[in-house]
Amino acid sequence: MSTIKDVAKEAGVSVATVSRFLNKSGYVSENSAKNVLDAIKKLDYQPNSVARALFHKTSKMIGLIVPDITNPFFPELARAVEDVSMIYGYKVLLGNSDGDPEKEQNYLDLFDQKYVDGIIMTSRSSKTDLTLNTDTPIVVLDRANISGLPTVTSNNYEGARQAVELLIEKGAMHIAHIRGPREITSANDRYQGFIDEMLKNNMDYVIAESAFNLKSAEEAAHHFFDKHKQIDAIFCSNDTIAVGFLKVALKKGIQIPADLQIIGFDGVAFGEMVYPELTTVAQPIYDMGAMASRLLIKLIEKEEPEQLLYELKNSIIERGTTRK
Amino acid sequence: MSTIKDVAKEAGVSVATVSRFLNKSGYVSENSAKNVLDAIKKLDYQPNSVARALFHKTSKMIGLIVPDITNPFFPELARAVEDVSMIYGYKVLLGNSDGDPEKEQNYLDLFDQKYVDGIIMTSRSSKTDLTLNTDTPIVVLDRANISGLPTVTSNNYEGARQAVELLIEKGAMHIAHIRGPREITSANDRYQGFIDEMLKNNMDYVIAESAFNLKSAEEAAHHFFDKHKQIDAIFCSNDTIAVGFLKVALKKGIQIPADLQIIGFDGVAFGEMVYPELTTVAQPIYDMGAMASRLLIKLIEKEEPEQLLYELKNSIIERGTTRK
DNA sequence: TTGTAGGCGTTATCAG
DNA sequence: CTGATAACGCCTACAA
Repeated sequence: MSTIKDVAKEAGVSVATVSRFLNKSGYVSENSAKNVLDAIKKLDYQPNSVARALFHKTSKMIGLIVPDITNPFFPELARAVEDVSMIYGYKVLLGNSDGDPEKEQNYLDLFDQKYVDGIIMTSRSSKTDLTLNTDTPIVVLDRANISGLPTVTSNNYEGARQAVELLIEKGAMHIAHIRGPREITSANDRYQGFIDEMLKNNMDYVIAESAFNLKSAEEAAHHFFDKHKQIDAIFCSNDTIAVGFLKVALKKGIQIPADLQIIGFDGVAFGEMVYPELTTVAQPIYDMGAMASRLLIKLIEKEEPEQLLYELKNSIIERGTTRK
Repeated sequence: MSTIKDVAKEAGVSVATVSRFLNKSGYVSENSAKNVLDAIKKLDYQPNSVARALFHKTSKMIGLIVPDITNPFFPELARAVEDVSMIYGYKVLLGNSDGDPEKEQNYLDLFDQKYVDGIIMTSRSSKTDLTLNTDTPIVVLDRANISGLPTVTSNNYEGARQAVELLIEKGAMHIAHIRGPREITSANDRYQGFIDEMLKNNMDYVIAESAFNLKSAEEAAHHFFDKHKQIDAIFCSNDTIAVGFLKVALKKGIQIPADLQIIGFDGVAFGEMVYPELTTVAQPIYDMGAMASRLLIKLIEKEEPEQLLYELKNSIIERGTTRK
């Protein structure tokens, strides 16, 4: 790896000239410019971004904290973050927190030491016992605007409401909701949206609960179907739960969507892999990631963003688990 | 953010002493140690890892290049890489290449500028027109040992063979293979394993082809089922293809596994989400990622690794798309 | 238009 | 046991 000194020597100028050339700052004669350029090419010089970072206290990196990249919601988010970050010249440092505040703090500290220019953190829990370095901008994804931090979410409440509307429109008479964990903000919002819309329609409902993973969902489903025979539609707090219920229903020979309609939430890819394909309230996952990045980059570059809270709209995707 | 100087001043010693204390290099008196420690706590000092990186030409970061984190195979890999890297004190920089050599090169350069200590690249294509910085160790994942680089893969050939064995054992008479793209090494190995085992058993076979995505698989499946009525078992080059075929078969009312058995390859999570659950040749994805990290870290730390090529074993997971 | 020099935060060397 | 100091590679006054 050659350094700016090598280039300077090769080009017969000083490092200052090379630096000016590189950064288009200050004057450099046509002749010098040519020499420098030649030298750069000849030596295959690439400026060392660590040295740059040290000087500028800025690294052109953004830190991304997700609970678990293995959870199907997050890869798409991460991809979006990386795509738009890249466009603006930022690299992304990834961290999995497992939703553990300690690990989150850990990454926050790590990121600071690395001079990351900004942080996107997508924590689904609502705990906020973190000490934040106030001069590194942070945007929060997929969680309510609790801490006053810039936030990007989707309207979970409204999405849930619409799910119920759809089910009713499709003729559902006895609707159940399988809610997600109580620590998860979005699960609570969806729950509330469900309740309110059911109440508005004067309908009785059944509530069950499941964690956001398949095993838990299947267990819940077995219990559920043993107990509730009359239910003809289920709104699940996310797609994983929905798929778990779908599987168990299928196994029990329940006709989907004739006897039982199911609608999930999230719009992750595997919704299309099951049969019948899962109807769902799709979050604009990629857009949320992209939006978060753009917002963060504005913050980093001290532009005034229009808003500090973006609540994107969800859209219902009707597929095979609800009636035509 | 306070620096080592602040700490030194606060503790009434020189930066050298602080540094020695921090790195446990050289002597520092009990008394000084105490003062330094107090100062560190008081100022909440954290050593700046950028400055460290500049000095050491080493960043405690490893770069990870995947084709697309959105592809269900890679999150688990990435997670493994991050988990074990973290244990050894390495952070991970993520890049999506889309299998594009240009983007791969791009990240390689980027990573070098950042002084990453090592790189894990998982490219499924077999192209090798990359210029590599020879003093940054690289380990290659999920691709044949083409370029003489340290590599971690699974035995695709053997896995494919076993898939065929299983199908035959389960009574399959007319077996088809849906092969993956020709540029993808592992797809070719699986294809070859299939062919050889079929030949060994003197069985005729049918070959079709599909890209590794659901849309392509479903199209291929429609064509396939229209043409081939007598096929009673299909070995698909990966799980995505398998799920595509499963969906279309279900839609056509084909009984699975009674009339048609299906086996996939990879062992990704959504294999358990479909119903019937997908039988598959499971790669030890997490282990592969973990192994790659450990190998890389050995390389980084100049330990002599036992081997430069790790070929992990696949294992068949019998689920619902093959007979009992 | 160009070069010199000091500094970003850390570490290692070398006297003391 | 401790403290100056040079160096890592780059950038920006400032002087020329």
